[in-house]
Amino acid sequence: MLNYQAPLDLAFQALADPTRRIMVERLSQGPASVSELAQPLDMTLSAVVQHLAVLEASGLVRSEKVGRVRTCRIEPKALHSAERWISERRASWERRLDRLGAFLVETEPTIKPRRKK
Amino acid sequence: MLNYQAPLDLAFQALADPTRRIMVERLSQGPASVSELAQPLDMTLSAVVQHLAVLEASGLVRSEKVGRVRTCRIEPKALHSAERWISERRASWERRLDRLGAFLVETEPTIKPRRKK
DNA sequence: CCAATAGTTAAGTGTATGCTTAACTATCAA
DNA sequence: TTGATAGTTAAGCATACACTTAACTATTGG
Repeated sequence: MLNYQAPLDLAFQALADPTRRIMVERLSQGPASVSELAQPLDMTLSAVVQHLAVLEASGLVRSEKVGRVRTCRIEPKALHSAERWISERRASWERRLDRLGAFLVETEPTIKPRRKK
Repeated sequence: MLNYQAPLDLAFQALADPTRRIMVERLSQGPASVSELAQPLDMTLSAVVQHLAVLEASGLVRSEKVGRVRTCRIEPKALHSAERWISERRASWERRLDRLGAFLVETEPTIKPRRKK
């Protein structure tokens, strides 16, 4: 596999970890400091900072430090492109099923059809 | 972290790999055999089978073998629950921004407002 | 029957991930 | 100025991941 990580790789990878989903969940309700993010999590601050780094690298989260506190917030764009990827797959799958359905209706217009002719 | 993998972990983890996304993309256009899935991929069949196992474990794909060919198809439910998780986060984030917007409008009804009173 | 096809399984390898501890830096408040 | 707060960074460790090769098992067309 290549070393270059496409945006979607990073976004889905980031969302694959339950700790990071909790962080995103928290941030979807509004900005938070690193310690606030860490508070419900049963791990060291250090680990949380590392998760945050993954979230930032994925583009899902942005943060800025003022004084000694770093304030984090979600970056909706990355979340949106992950969502879009999925919904596009769903769309193409649904289109296919529609065509299939249409074909079946056309071929066999009634349930238990009498043999034609 | 626990050893138990929540469904969302597995789904996002599965989607995090570009090879597996290609496979899902292919399957969203319709069922395919393992070799058909492997055809555009630059790796051994063995590796593809292993990716398929990940996709099946995540619930994103289902397959059945008849004769010597295994036919794979996507399982929309898992894809849908991943999509839903994201859209729910987005919803809560948008609600918050709406409230914030309303608050700002209420507090400061005009741009560059004249000082009240 | 037998060779080609389609897939499976096990073992090994290098790299990435999710943590921990520990030592460190900056900011704020008394 | 000093101690508490908030976060950062490096090193180490165990486990998980994405492959490969190689040996193997069915199925099927001729």
